[in-house]
Amino acid sequence: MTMALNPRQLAMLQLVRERGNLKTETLAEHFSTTLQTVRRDIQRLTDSGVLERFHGGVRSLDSSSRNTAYAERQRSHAEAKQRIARTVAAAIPPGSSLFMNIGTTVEAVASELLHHQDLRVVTNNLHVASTLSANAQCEVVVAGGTVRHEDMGVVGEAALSFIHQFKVDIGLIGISGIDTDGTLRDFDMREVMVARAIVAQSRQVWLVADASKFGRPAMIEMAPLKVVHTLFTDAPPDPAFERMLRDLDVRCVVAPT
Amino acid sequence: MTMALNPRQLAMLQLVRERGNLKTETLAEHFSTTLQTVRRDIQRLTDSGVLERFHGGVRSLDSSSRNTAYAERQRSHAEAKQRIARTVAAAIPPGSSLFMNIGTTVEAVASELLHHQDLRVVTNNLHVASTLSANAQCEVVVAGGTVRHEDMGVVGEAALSFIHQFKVDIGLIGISGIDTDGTLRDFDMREVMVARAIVAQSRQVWLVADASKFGRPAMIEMAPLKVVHTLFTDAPPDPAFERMLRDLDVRCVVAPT
DNA sequence: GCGTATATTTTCGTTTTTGTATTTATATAG
DNA sequence: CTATATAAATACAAAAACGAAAATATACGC
Repeated sequence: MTMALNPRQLAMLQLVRERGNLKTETLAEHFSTTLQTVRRDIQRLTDSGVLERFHGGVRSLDSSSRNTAYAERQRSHAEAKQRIARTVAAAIPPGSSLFMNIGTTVEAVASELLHHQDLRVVTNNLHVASTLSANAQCEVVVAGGTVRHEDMGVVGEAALSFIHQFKVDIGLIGISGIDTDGTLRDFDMREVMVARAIVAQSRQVWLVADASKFGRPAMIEMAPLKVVHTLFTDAPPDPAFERMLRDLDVRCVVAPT
Repeated sequence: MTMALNPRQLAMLQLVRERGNLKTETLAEHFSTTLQTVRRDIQRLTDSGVLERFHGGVRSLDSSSRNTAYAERQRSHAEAKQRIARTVAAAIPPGSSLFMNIGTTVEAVASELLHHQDLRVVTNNLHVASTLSANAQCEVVVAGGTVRHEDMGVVGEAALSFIHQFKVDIGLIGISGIDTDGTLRDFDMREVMVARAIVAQSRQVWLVADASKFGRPAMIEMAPLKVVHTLFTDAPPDPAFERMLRDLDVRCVVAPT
Protein backbone atom coordinates (compact mmCIF):
# COMPACT_ATOMS: atom_id res chain seq x y z
CA MET A 1 0.00 0.00 0.00
CA THR A 2 1.47 3.31 -1.07
CA MET A 3 1.54 5.82 1.72
CA ALA A 4 1.03 9.49 0.98
CA LEU A 5 3.96 11.83 0.65
CA ASN A 6 4.76 13.75 3.79
CA PRO A 7 5.12 17.55 3.77
CA ARG A 8 8.87 17.45 3.49
CA GLN A 9 8.73 15.23 0.43
CA LEU A 10 6.07 17.42 -1.12
CA ALA A 11 8.10 20.55 -0.47
CA MET A 12 11.14 18.84 -1.85
CA LEU A 13 9.31 18.02 -5.06
CA GLN A 14 8.17 21.59 -5.41
CA LEU A 15 11.61 22.97 -4.71
CA VAL A 16 13.30 20.73 -7.23
CA ARG A 17 10.73 21.67 -9.84
CA GLU A 18 11.31 25.34 -9.22
CA ARG A 19 15.07 25.18 -9.30
CA GLY A 20 15.39 22.51 -11.97
CA ASN A 21 17.98 20.48 -10.12
CA LEU A 22 19.48 20.35 -6.65
CA LYS A 23 22.29 18.60 -4.83
CA THR A 24 21.43 16.04 -2.19
CA GLU A 25 23.46 17.93 0.34
CA THR A 26 21.67 21.20 -0.38
CA LEU A 27 18.37 19.49 0.21
CA ALA A 28 19.56 17.94 3.47
CA GLU A 29 20.69 21.33 4.65
CA HIS A 30 17.50 23.05 3.53
CA PHE A 31 15.28 20.63 5.39
CA SER A 32 17.78 20.27 8.25
CA THR A 33 17.87 16.53 8.09
CA THR A 34 20.27 13.75 7.18
CA LEU A 35 21.57 12.89 3.74
CA GLN A 36 20.18 9.42 4.25
CA THR A 37 16.67 10.72 4.77
CA VAL A 38 16.91 12.92 1.72
CA ARG A 39 18.04 9.95 -0.32
CA ARG A 40 15.08 7.95 0.85
CA ASP A 41 12.72 10.79 -0.05
CA ILE A 42 14.34 11.13 -3.43
CA GLN A 43 13.90 7.45 -4.02
CA ARG A 44 10.18 7.65 -3.45
CA LEU A 45 9.85 10.63 -5.75
CA THR A 46 11.86 9.03 -8.49
CA ASP A 47 9.93 5.80 -8.13
CA SER A 48 6.77 7.65 -9.02
CA GLY A 49 8.52 9.05 -12.06
CA VAL A 50 8.29 12.77 -11.42
CA LEU A 51 11.97 13.28 -10.65
CA GLU A 52 15.18 11.89 -12.02
CA ARG A 53 18.31 11.47 -9.99
CA PHE A 54 21.93 11.89 -10.96
CA HIS A 55 25.07 11.28 -8.98
CA GLY A 56 25.06 13.92 -6.29
CA GLY A 57 21.50 15.14 -6.62
CA VAL A 58 18.18 15.11 -8.36
CA ARG A 59 16.54 16.97 -11.22
CA SER A 60 13.01 17.68 -12.26
CA LEU A 61 11.78 15.55 -15.10
CA ASP A 62 9.49 17.49 -17.38
CA SER A 63 7.76 14.91 -19.49
CA SER A 64 8.76 16.27 -22.87
CA SER A 65 11.38 14.08 -24.51
CA ARG A 66 9.19 11.36 -25.94
CA ASN A 67 8.87 12.08 -29.63
CA THR A 68 12.36 11.49 -30.92
CA ALA A 69 12.11 13.73 -33.97
CA TYR A 70 10.75 16.44 -31.81
CA ALA A 71 13.32 15.94 -29.08
CA GLU A 72 16.01 16.18 -31.71
CA ARG A 73 14.83 19.54 -32.95
CA GLN A 74 14.66 20.71 -29.38
CA ARG A 75 18.28 19.77 -28.85
CA SER A 76 19.59 21.43 -31.95
CA HIS A 77 20.77 24.96 -31.38
CA ALA A 78 19.65 24.57 -27.77
CA GLU A 79 22.20 27.01 -26.48
CA ALA A 80 21.33 29.66 -29.04
CA LYS A 81 17.63 29.23 -28.34
CA GLN A 82 18.08 29.66 -24.65
CA ARG A 83 20.07 32.82 -25.14
CA ILE A 84 17.36 34.23 -27.38
CA ALA A 85 14.72 33.14 -24.92
CA ARG A 86 16.39 34.90 -22.03
CA THR A 87 16.63 38.10 -24.02
CA VAL A 88 13.00 37.97 -25.07
CA ALA A 89 11.82 37.18 -21.55
CA ALA A 90 13.73 40.14 -20.20
CA ALA A 91 12.00 42.41 -22.72
CA ILE A 92 8.49 41.36 -21.74
CA PRO A 93 7.11 43.78 -19.16
CA PRO A 94 5.01 42.53 -16.24
CA GLY A 95 1.31 42.70 -16.93
CA SER A 96 1.67 41.96 -20.63
CA SER A 97 -0.70 39.89 -22.69
CA LEU A 98 0.90 37.56 -25.24
CA PHE A 99 0.25 35.18 -28.07
CA MET A 100 2.76 32.34 -28.35
CA ASN A 101 2.72 29.92 -31.25
CA ILE A 102 4.53 26.81 -32.40
CA GLY A 103 8.29 26.40 -32.32
CA THR A 104 11.01 25.22 -30.02
CA THR A 105 12.39 28.72 -29.58
CA VAL A 106 8.99 29.95 -28.47
CA GLU A 107 8.88 27.08 -26.02
CA ALA A 108 12.25 28.12 -24.68
CA VAL A 109 10.79 31.55 -24.01
CA ALA A 110 7.96 29.93 -22.07
CA SER A 111 10.51 28.29 -19.78
CA GLU A 112 12.14 31.64 -19.17
CA LEU A 113 8.79 33.17 -18.23
CA LEU A 114 8.22 30.77 -15.35
CA HIS A 115 9.00 33.38 -12.75
CA HIS A 116 7.45 36.41 -14.42
CA GLN A 117 4.58 38.12 -12.69
CA ASP A 118 1.10 38.89 -13.90
CA LEU A 119 1.08 37.64 -17.48
CA ARG A 120 -1.75 36.57 -19.73
CA VAL A 121 -0.70 34.15 -22.42
CA VAL A 122 -2.82 32.77 -25.25
CA THR A 123 -1.22 29.88 -27.09
CA ASN A 124 -1.88 27.15 -29.60
CA ASN A 125 1.19 25.30 -28.39
CA LEU A 126 0.46 22.60 -25.81
CA HIS A 127 4.08 22.54 -24.70
CA VAL A 128 3.89 26.22 -23.88
CA ALA A 129 0.59 25.74 -22.07
CA SER A 130 2.03 22.86 -20.11
CA THR A 131 5.19 24.72 -19.16
CA LEU A 132 3.50 27.96 -18.19
CA SER A 133 0.74 26.32 -16.20
CA ALA A 134 3.42 25.80 -13.57
CA ASN A 135 3.48 29.56 -13.10
CA ALA A 136 0.62 30.49 -10.81
CA GLN A 137 1.16 34.17 -11.60
CA CYS A 138 0.33 33.57 -15.24
CA GLU A 139 -3.10 33.14 -16.77
CA VAL A 140 -2.77 30.57 -19.54
CA VAL A 141 -5.38 30.31 -22.26
CA VAL A 142 -5.12 27.54 -24.80
CA ALA A 143 -6.72 27.72 -28.24
CA GLY A 144 -9.18 24.99 -29.11
CA GLY A 145 -8.81 22.80 -32.17
CA THR A 146 -7.10 19.80 -33.67
CA VAL A 147 -3.78 18.74 -32.16
CA ARG A 148 -0.95 17.99 -34.56
CA HIS A 149 0.93 14.87 -33.57
CA GLU A 150 4.34 16.10 -34.62
CA ASP A 151 4.63 19.09 -32.34
CA MET A 152 1.47 19.34 -30.25
CA GLY A 153 0.33 22.43 -32.06
CA VAL A 154 -3.36 23.26 -32.07
CA VAL A 155 -4.60 24.15 -35.54
CA GLY A 156 -7.76 24.28 -37.64
CA GLU A 157 -10.79 26.51 -38.09
CA ALA A 158 -11.63 26.39 -34.41
CA ALA A 159 -8.19 27.63 -33.41
CA LEU A 160 -8.44 30.51 -35.85
CA SER A 161 -11.78 31.78 -34.67
CA PHE A 162 -10.63 31.31 -31.10
CA ILE A 163 -7.58 33.48 -31.63
CA HIS A 164 -9.67 36.13 -33.34
CA GLN A 165 -11.51 36.72 -30.08
CA PHE A 166 -8.38 38.19 -28.52
CA LYS A 167 -6.27 41.29 -28.99
CA VAL A 168 -2.96 41.21 -27.17
CA ASP A 169 0.09 43.39 -26.60
CA ILE A 170 2.70 41.08 -28.07
CA GLY A 171 2.38 38.33 -30.65
CA LEU A 172 5.42 36.11 -30.16
CA ILE A 173 5.95 33.83 -33.14
CA GLY A 174 8.47 31.31 -34.35
CA ILE A 175 8.99 30.46 -37.99
CA SER A 176 10.55 27.70 -40.11
CA GLY A 177 12.43 30.03 -42.43
CA ILE A 178 12.95 33.64 -43.46
CA ASP A 179 13.31 33.71 -47.25
CA THR A 180 15.92 35.94 -48.88
CA ASP A 181 13.11 37.91 -50.53
CA GLY A 182 11.89 38.98 -47.13
CA THR A 183 9.07 36.52 -46.69
CA LEU A 184 8.30 34.50 -43.57
CA ARG A 185 7.64 30.93 -44.61
CA ASP A 186 6.55 27.70 -42.98
CA PHE A 187 5.83 24.12 -43.99
CA ASP A 188 2.31 23.54 -42.77
CA MET A 189 -0.64 25.49 -44.15
CA ARG A 190 -2.65 25.02 -40.99
CA GLU A 191 0.06 26.47 -38.79
CA VAL A 192 0.51 29.33 -41.22
CA MET A 193 -3.15 30.20 -40.83
CA VAL A 194 -2.73 30.34 -37.07
CA ALA A 195 0.35 32.53 -37.32
CA ARG A 196 -1.51 34.94 -39.60
CA ALA A 197 -4.34 35.16 -37.13
CA ILE A 198 -1.87 35.90 -34.36
CA VAL A 199 -0.23 38.65 -36.41
CA ALA A 200 -3.62 40.20 -37.11
CA GLN A 201 -4.62 40.24 -33.46
CA SER A 202 -1.40 41.57 -31.91
CA ARG A 203 -0.45 45.19 -31.32
CA GLN A 204 3.17 44.22 -31.81
CA VAL A 205 4.73 41.21 -33.49
CA TRP A 206 7.95 39.76 -32.11
CA LEU A 207 9.70 37.10 -34.14
CA VAL A 208 12.14 34.66 -32.57
CA ALA A 209 14.50 32.92 -35.00
CA ASP A 210 17.98 31.57 -34.54
CA ALA A 211 20.52 32.29 -37.26
CA SER A 212 19.89 28.95 -39.01
CA LYS A 213 16.53 30.28 -40.15
CA PHE A 214 17.98 33.10 -42.26
CA GLY A 215 17.66 32.28 -45.93
CA ARG A 216 16.23 28.88 -45.18
CA PRO A 217 13.54 28.09 -47.72
CA ALA A 218 10.13 26.78 -46.80
CA MET A 219 7.10 26.34 -48.94
CA ILE A 220 4.24 28.38 -47.68
CA GLU A 221 4.22 32.13 -47.35
CA MET A 222 3.05 33.25 -43.96
CA ALA A 223 3.52 37.00 -44.15
CA PRO A 224 5.98 39.61 -45.37
CA LEU A 225 8.80 40.30 -42.93
CA LYS A 226 7.61 43.86 -42.49
CA VAL A 227 4.73 42.80 -40.22
CA VAL A 228 7.40 42.08 -37.62
CA HIS A 229 8.22 44.85 -35.15
CA THR A 230 11.17 43.16 -33.50
CA LEU A 231 13.30 40.20 -34.49
CA PHE A 232 15.17 38.35 -31.75
CA THR A 233 18.08 36.21 -32.87
CA ASP A 234 21.37 34.80 -31.64
CA ALA A 235 23.92 36.13 -34.15
CA PRO A 236 24.19 39.30 -36.24
CA PRO A 237 22.58 38.81 -39.67
CA ASP A 238 24.76 39.27 -42.75
CA PRO A 239 24.90 42.77 -44.28
CA ALA A 240 22.27 42.10 -46.96
CA PHE A 241 19.77 40.92 -44.38
CA GLU A 242 20.64 43.72 -42.08
CA ARG A 243 19.92 46.27 -44.81
CA MET A 244 16.62 44.60 -45.57
CA LEU A 245 15.64 44.70 -41.94
CA ARG A 246 16.48 48.39 -41.81
CA ASP A 247 14.52 49.12 -44.97
CA LEU A 248 11.48 47.31 -43.62
CA ASP A 249 11.80 49.09 -40.29
CA VAL A 250 12.25 45.84 -38.37
CA ARG A 251 14.17 46.24 -35.16
CA CYS A 252 16.70 43.46 -34.63
CA VAL A 253 17.90 42.36 -31.21
CA VAL A 254 20.88 40.02 -31.04
CA ALA A 255 20.99 38.02 -27.81
CA PRO A 256 24.26 38.53 -25.94
CA THR A 257 26.37 35.54 -24.99
CA MET B 1 -23.93 6.00 6.68
CA THR B 2 -22.31 9.39 6.99
CA MET B 3 -22.86 10.84 10.46
CA ALA B 4 -22.68 14.54 11.09
CA LEU B 5 -19.33 15.94 12.17
CA ASN B 6 -19.09 17.04 15.77
CA PRO B 7 -17.93 20.57 16.65
CA ARG B 8 -14.36 19.53 17.31
CA GLN B 9 -14.07 17.76 14.00
CA LEU B 10 -15.50 20.77 12.24
CA ALA B 11 -13.02 23.06 13.94
CA MET B 12 -10.25 20.64 13.10
CA LEU B 13 -11.18 20.70 9.44
CA GLN B 14 -11.18 24.47 9.41
CA LEU B 15 -7.85 24.66 11.16
CA VAL B 16 -6.16 22.24 8.81
CA ARG B 17 -7.52 24.16 5.85
CA GLU B 18 -6.13 27.39 7.22
CA ARG B 19 -2.70 26.04 7.95
CA GLY B 20 -2.40 23.66 5.01
CA ASN B 21 -1.09 20.80 7.05
CA LEU B 22 -0.71 19.95 10.72
CA LYS B 23 0.88 17.27 12.83
CA THR B 24 -1.33 14.91 14.78
CA GLU B 25 0.38 15.96 17.96
CA THR B 26 -0.21 19.65 17.32
CA LEU B 27 -3.89 18.96 16.85
CA ALA B 28 -4.11 16.93 20.04
CA GLU B 29 -2.47 19.74 21.93
CA HIS B 30 -4.66 22.41 20.36
CA PHE B 31 -7.88 20.63 21.25
CA SER B 32 -6.42 19.39 24.53
CA THR B 33 -7.30 15.82 23.85
CA THR B 34 -5.43 12.62 23.12
CA LEU B 35 -3.70 11.51 19.97
CA GLN B 36 -6.11 8.64 19.60
CA THR B 37 -9.12 10.88 19.50
CA VAL B 38 -7.48 13.10 16.95
CA ARG B 39 -6.70 10.06 14.85
CA ARG B 40 -10.31 8.97 14.92
CA ASP B 41 -11.42 12.44 13.90
CA ILE B 42 -8.84 12.49 11.17
CA GLN B 43 -10.05 9.19 9.89
CA ARG B 44 -13.60 10.49 9.52
CA LEU B 45 -12.38 13.56 7.71
CA THR B 46 -10.13 11.66 5.36
CA ASP B 47 -12.83 9.10 4.66
CA SER B 48 -15.01 11.89 3.43
CA GLY B 49 -12.25 13.03 1.14
CA VAL B 50 -11.66 16.59 2.25
CA LEU B 51 -8.39 15.85 4.00
CA GLU B 52 -5.51 13.58 3.26
CA ARG B 53 -3.28 12.04 5.85
CA PHE B 54 0.41 11.36 5.83
CA HIS B 55 2.55 9.70 8.43
CA GLY B 56 2.56 12.14 11.30
CA GLY B 57 -0.36 14.35 10.38
CA VAL B 58 -2.91 15.54 7.85
CA ARG B 59 -3.08 18.04 5.04
CA SER B 60 -5.88 19.85 3.34
CA LEU B 61 -6.64 18.72 -0.17
CA ASP B 62 -8.29 21.81 -1.57
CA SER B 63 -5.88 24.50 -0.46
CA SER B 64 -2.80 26.18 -1.78
CA SER B 65 -0.90 22.92 -1.94
CA ARG B 66 -3.12 21.55 -4.68
CA ASN B 67 -0.54 21.89 -7.41
CA THR B 68 1.99 19.76 -5.61
CA ALA B 69 -0.71 17.36 -4.60
CA TYR B 70 -1.27 16.49 -8.24
CA ALA B 71 1.74 14.22 -8.44
CA GLU B 72 0.50 12.58 -5.34
CA ARG B 73 -3.01 12.00 -6.60
CA GLN B 74 -1.47 10.39 -9.60
CA ARG B 75 0.35 7.95 -7.35
CA SER B 76 -2.58 7.02 -5.20
CA HIS B 77 -4.54 3.98 -6.33
CA ALA B 78 -2.30 3.79 -9.37
CA GLU B 79 -2.76 0.06 -9.75
CA ALA B 80 -6.55 0.24 -9.50
CA LYS B 81 -6.63 3.06 -12.02
CA GLN B 82 -4.61 1.13 -14.53
CA ARG B 83 -6.85 -1.88 -14.18
CA ILE B 84 -9.90 0.25 -14.77
CA ALA B 85 -8.20 1.96 -17.68
CA ARG B 86 -7.40 -1.32 -19.39
CA THR B 87 -10.98 -2.47 -19.06
CA VAL B 88 -12.37 0.76 -20.44
CA ALA B 89 -9.93 0.81 -23.33
CA ALA B 90 -10.91 -2.73 -24.28
CA ALA B 91 -14.55 -1.65 -24.38
CA ILE B 92 -14.01 1.23 -26.77
CA PRO B 93 -14.63 0.09 -30.34
CA PRO B 94 -12.42 1.28 -33.21
CA GLY B 95 -13.80 4.30 -34.99
CA SER B 96 -15.39 5.75 -31.87
CA SER B 97 -15.58 9.42 -31.03
CA LEU B 98 -14.98 10.34 -27.40
CA PHE B 99 -15.02 13.12 -24.88
CA MET B 100 -12.46 12.80 -22.10
CA ASN B 101 -12.38 15.16 -19.14
CA ILE B 102 -10.29 15.82 -16.06
CA GLY B 103 -9.04 13.14 -13.70
CA THR B 104 -6.11 10.85 -13.23
CA THR B 105 -8.19 7.78 -14.05
CA VAL B 106 -9.24 9.33 -17.35
CA GLU B 107 -5.58 10.04 -18.04
CA ALA B 108 -4.79 6.40 -17.38
CA VAL B 109 -7.36 5.47 -20.03
CA ALA B 110 -5.61 7.78 -22.48
CA SER B 111 -2.37 5.85 -21.96
CA GLU B 112 -4.19 2.61 -22.69
CA LEU B 113 -5.57 4.03 -25.93
CA LEU B 114 -2.14 4.65 -27.42
CA HIS B 115 -2.41 1.71 -29.79
CA HIS B 116 -6.07 1.95 -30.69
CA GLN B 117 -7.01 2.61 -34.28
CA ASP B 118 -9.10 5.33 -35.76
CA LEU B 119 -10.32 7.30 -32.77
CA ARG B 120 -11.50 10.85 -32.48
CA VAL B 121 -11.04 12.32 -29.03
CA VAL B 122 -12.18 15.71 -27.76
CA THR B 123 -10.73 16.67 -24.40
CA ASN B 124 -10.30 19.55 -22.00
CA ASN B 125 -7.44 17.73 -20.32
CA LEU B 126 -4.02 18.76 -21.56
CA HIS B 127 -2.45 15.63 -20.13
CA VAL B 128 -4.81 13.52 -22.22
CA ALA B 129 -4.13 15.63 -25.31
CA SER B 130 -0.41 15.32 -24.74
CA THR B 131 -0.53 11.57 -24.22
CA LEU B 132 -2.80 10.79 -27.15
CA SER B 133 -1.00 13.03 -29.59
CA ALA B 134 1.62 10.29 -29.65
CA ASN B 135 -0.95 8.07 -31.37
CA ALA B 136 -0.96 8.95 -35.06
CA GLN B 137 -4.15 6.90 -35.56
CA CYS B 138 -6.05 9.18 -33.25
CA GLU B 139 -7.43 12.60 -34.05
CA VAL B 140 -7.06 14.70 -30.93
CA VAL B 141 -9.11 17.85 -30.46
CA VAL B 142 -8.46 20.04 -27.47
CA ALA B 143 -11.04 22.45 -26.07
CA GLY B 144 -10.05 26.10 -25.90
CA GLY B 145 -10.13 28.10 -22.70
CA THR B 146 -8.35 28.93 -19.49
CA VAL B 147 -5.85 26.39 -18.16
CA ARG B 148 -6.08 25.50 -14.48
CA HIS B 149 -2.66 25.34 -12.89
CA GLU B 150 -3.43 22.47 -10.57
CA ASP B 151 -4.25 19.82 -13.12
CA MET B 152 -3.94 21.34 -16.58
CA GLY B 153 -7.67 21.24 -17.13
CA VAL B 154 -9.17 23.64 -19.65
CA VAL B 155 -12.23 25.40 -18.30
CA GLY B 156 -14.33 28.52 -18.75
CA GLU B 157 -17.00 29.82 -21.10
CA ALA B 158 -14.88 29.18 -24.18
CA ALA B 159 -14.42 25.53 -23.28
CA LEU B 160 -18.15 25.11 -22.80
CA SER B 161 -19.19 26.56 -26.12
CA PHE B 162 -16.40 24.62 -27.78
CA ILE B 163 -17.66 21.33 -26.41
CA HIS B 164 -21.21 22.17 -27.44
CA GLN B 165 -20.10 22.09 -31.08
CA PHE B 166 -19.57 18.33 -30.88
CA LYS B 167 -21.74 15.28 -30.46
CA VAL B 168 -19.79 12.12 -29.73
CA ASP B 169 -20.44 8.42 -29.15
CA ILE B 170 -18.96 8.13 -25.69
CA GLY B 171 -18.47 10.77 -22.99
CA LEU B 172 -15.79 9.41 -20.67
CA ILE B 173 -15.76 11.29 -17.38
CA GLY B 174 -13.99 11.11 -14.06
CA ILE B 175 -15.42 12.47 -10.85
CA SER B 176 -14.26 13.47 -7.37
CA GLY B 177 -16.99 11.65 -5.50
CA ILE B 178 -20.23 9.73 -5.85
CA ASP B 179 -22.46 10.77 -2.98
CA THR B 180 -24.56 8.20 -1.15
CA ASP B 181 -27.68 9.96 -2.39
CA GLY B 182 -26.73 9.08 -5.96
CA THR B 183 -25.24 12.38 -6.99
CA LEU B 184 -22.01 12.89 -8.88
CA ARG B 185 -20.05 15.63 -7.19
CA ASP B 186 -16.86 17.59 -7.74
CA PHE B 187 -14.95 20.39 -6.06
CA ASP B 188 -14.57 22.99 -8.79
CA MET B 189 -17.57 24.72 -10.33
CA ARG B 190 -15.76 25.37 -13.57
CA GLU B 191 -14.90 21.74 -14.08
CA VAL B 192 -18.46 20.77 -13.19
CA MET B 193 -19.73 22.99 -15.98
CA VAL B 194 -17.44 21.24 -18.45
CA ALA B 195 -18.54 17.82 -17.28
CA ARG B 196 -22.20 18.80 -17.68
CA ALA B 197 -21.53 19.97 -21.22
CA ILE B 198 -19.85 16.66 -21.98
CA VAL B 199 -22.79 14.71 -20.61
CA ALA B 200 -25.19 16.78 -22.71
CA GLN B 201 -23.24 16.19 -25.91
CA SER B 202 -22.59 12.45 -25.58
CA ARG B 203 -24.77 9.62 -26.83
CA GLN B 204 -23.49 7.49 -23.96
CA VAL B 205 -21.85 8.49 -20.69
CA TRP B 206 -19.17 6.27 -19.19
CA LEU B 207 -17.97 7.04 -15.69
CA VAL B 208 -14.60 5.88 -14.41
CA ALA B 209 -14.22 5.87 -10.62
CA ASP B 210 -12.09 3.75 -8.35
CA ALA B 211 -13.70 2.39 -5.20
CA SER B 212 -12.40 5.25 -3.05
CA LYS B 213 -14.87 7.55 -4.78
CA PHE B 214 -17.96 5.71 -3.53
CA GLY B 215 -19.70 7.66 -0.80
CA ARG B 216 -17.07 10.33 -0.89
CA PRO B 217 -18.84 13.64 -0.63
CA ALA B 218 -17.75 16.68 -2.57
CA MET B 219 -19.35 20.04 -2.62
CA ILE B 220 -20.77 20.72 -6.04
CA GLU B 221 -23.42 18.65 -7.73
CA MET B 222 -22.48 17.70 -11.26
CA ALA B 223 -25.36 15.46 -12.27
CA PRO B 224 -27.51 12.65 -10.94
CA LEU B 225 -25.92 9.23 -11.23
CA LYS B 226 -28.64 8.13 -13.62
CA VAL B 227 -27.12 10.07 -16.52
CA VAL B 228 -24.39 7.45 -16.52
CA HIS B 229 -24.84 4.48 -18.83
CA THR B 230 -21.85 2.48 -17.58
CA LEU B 231 -19.71 2.79 -14.48
CA PHE B 232 -16.21 1.31 -14.59
CA THR B 233 -14.59 0.63 -11.24
CA ASP B 234 -12.01 -1.62 -9.58
CA ALA B 235 -13.95 -3.35 -6.82
CA PRO B 236 -17.56 -4.46 -6.40
CA PRO B 237 -19.65 -1.73 -4.77
CA ASP B 238 -21.36 -2.54 -1.48
CA PRO B 239 -24.92 -3.93 -1.64
CA ALA B 240 -26.63 -0.57 -1.08
CA PHE B 241 -24.74 1.01 -3.93
CA GLU B 242 -25.31 -1.97 -6.13
CA ARG B 243 -29.06 -1.75 -5.59
CA MET B 244 -29.00 1.94 -6.35
CA LEU B 245 -27.09 1.31 -9.56
CA ARG B 246 -29.62 -1.33 -10.56
CA ASP B 247 -32.54 0.97 -9.75
CA LEU B 248 -31.06 3.76 -11.84
CA ASP B 249 -30.31 1.35 -14.68
CA VAL B 250 -26.58 2.04 -14.53
CA ARG B 251 -24.47 -0.80 -15.82
CA CYS B 252 -21.48 -1.51 -13.59
CA VAL B 253 -18.29 -3.09 -14.87
CA VAL B 254 -15.71 -4.21 -12.32
CA ALA B 255 -12.21 -4.40 -13.75
CA PRO B 256 -10.70 -7.88 -13.30
CA THR B 257 -7.35 -8.27 -11.58
C1' DG C 1 -31.27 5.76 40.01
C1' DC C 2 -30.29 2.30 36.52
C1' DG C 3 -29.02 0.53 32.19
C1' DT C 4 -27.67 1.34 27.67
C1' DA C 5 -25.31 3.61 23.99
C1' DT C 6 -21.73 6.55 22.62
C1' DA C 7 -17.44 8.92 23.19
C1' DT C 8 -12.90 9.20 25.14
C1' DT C 9 -8.77 7.71 27.37
C1' DT C 10 -5.38 4.21 28.52
C1' DT C 11 -2.51 0.53 27.36
C1' DC C 12 0.36 -2.13 24.53
C1' DG C 13 2.16 -4.58 20.55
C1' DT C 14 3.32 -3.43 15.68
C1' DT C 15 4.77 -0.66 11.93
C1' DT C 16 7.13 3.27 9.98
C1' DT C 17 10.55 6.54 9.96
C1' DT C 18 14.98 8.37 11.07
C1' DG C 19 19.98 8.50 12.27
C1' DT C 20 24.64 6.21 12.56
C1' DA C 21 28.04 3.13 10.93
C1' DT C 22 29.80 0.36 7.28
C1' DT C 23 30.26 -1.23 2.74
C1' DT C 24 29.82 -0.62 -2.14
C1' DA C 25 29.50 2.16 -6.26
C1' DT C 26 30.60 6.23 -9.09
C1' DA C 27 32.98 10.25 -10.75
C1' DT C 28 37.18 12.84 -11.62
C1' DA C 29 42.06 14.16 -11.65
C1' DG C 30 46.56 12.92 -12.88
C1' DC D 1 44.05 3.32 -16.48
C1' DT D 2 44.51 3.85 -11.63
C1' DA D 3 44.10 6.34 -7.34
C1' DT D 4 41.36 8.96 -4.56
C1' DA D 5 37.47 11.57 -3.03
C1' DT D 6 32.50 11.64 -2.88
C1' DA D 7 28.06 9.74 -3.21
C1' DA D 8 24.88 5.96 -2.63
C1' DA D 9 23.31 1.50 -0.87
C1' DT D 10 22.97 -1.59 3.10
C1' DA D 11 22.32 -2.92 7.86
C1' DC D 12 20.80 -2.10 12.21
C1' DA D 13 19.26 0.32 16.43
C1' DA D 14 16.38 4.01 18.45
C1' DA D 15 12.49 6.89 18.29
C1' DA D 16 8.05 8.22 16.75
C1' DA D 17 3.55 7.14 15.14
C1' DC D 18 -0.06 3.90 14.37
C1' DG D 19 -4.08 0.62 15.30
C1' DA D 20 -6.77 -2.34 18.17
C1' DA D 21 -8.77 -3.52 22.33
C1' DA D 22 -9.84 -2.83 27.10
C1' DA D 23 -11.10 0.45 30.59
C1' DT D 24 -13.29 4.64 31.83
C1' DA D 25 -16.24 8.57 31.33
C1' DT D 26 -20.42 10.95 29.62
C1' DA D 27 -25.15 11.49 27.83
C1' DC D 28 -29.73 10.13 27.66
C1' DG D 29 -33.69 7.33 27.79
C1' DC D 30 -36.92 5.26 31.06
